[in-house]
Amino acid sequence: MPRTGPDAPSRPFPRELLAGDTLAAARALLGAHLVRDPAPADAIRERRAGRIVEVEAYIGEADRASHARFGPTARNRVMFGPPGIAYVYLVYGMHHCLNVVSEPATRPAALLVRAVEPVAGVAAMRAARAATRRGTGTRPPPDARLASGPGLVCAAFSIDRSHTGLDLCAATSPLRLEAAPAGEPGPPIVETPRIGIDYAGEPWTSMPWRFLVAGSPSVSGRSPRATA
DNA sequence: GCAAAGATTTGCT
DNA sequence: GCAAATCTTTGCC
Repeated sequence: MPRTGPDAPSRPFPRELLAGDTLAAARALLGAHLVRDPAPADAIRERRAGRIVEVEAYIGEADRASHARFGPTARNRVMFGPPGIAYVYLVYGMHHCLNVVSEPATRPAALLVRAVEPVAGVAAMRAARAATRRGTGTRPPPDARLASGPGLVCAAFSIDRSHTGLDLCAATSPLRLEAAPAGEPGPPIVETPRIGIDYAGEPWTSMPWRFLVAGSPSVSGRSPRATA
């Protein structure tokens, strides 16, 4: 069995890296892979995988930007549970967003997966994007832009609220996280304030809790600026 | 029971 | 640069 390449053995993402400090977990998640096995209902039956290049941290009930600010509710209850679990919600009535629950069950926290760089299953991603109501727009995006935003990640990977509660650290889950390929160095990381949370007010709007892989062509944004 | 807002994306001006 | 699309969740009466 080769140690690198498409047939390299994959390792589930270690749950212990999500069980502690969420900011450390955010940095650890960059470079890891999001993987979805093919399903019978897929238009194109192939495995989809992408390298996580952008995440945001939402930490504790005091964080006025976090869904946990309401306390436990029917929607956010998994945030108050164990780490490694998927929390998917619908935003603006049309886009789904994928979160990975972090920290022990005693503290509500999660990491929003904001962008991934496609690694495998690009055709299936395109088909999934095209199947959404708004499709892929008037022009097909380049491969690197197929999942370059939180709503786009879920569209490209066919993720919706039914995935909430799924264990992303289990090797048997159809949707899961896998550790970065063996030998791959940790990516250069840029930290910025979070996006789209002006409603939260200070100090939350200024907390540098958005983490990006520097220079990735797949980070969110209309015209991502190269961080040379 | 109803009103308001939202962890976004796209297209048009 | 701005507004529309679209519907669930939360907050208040």
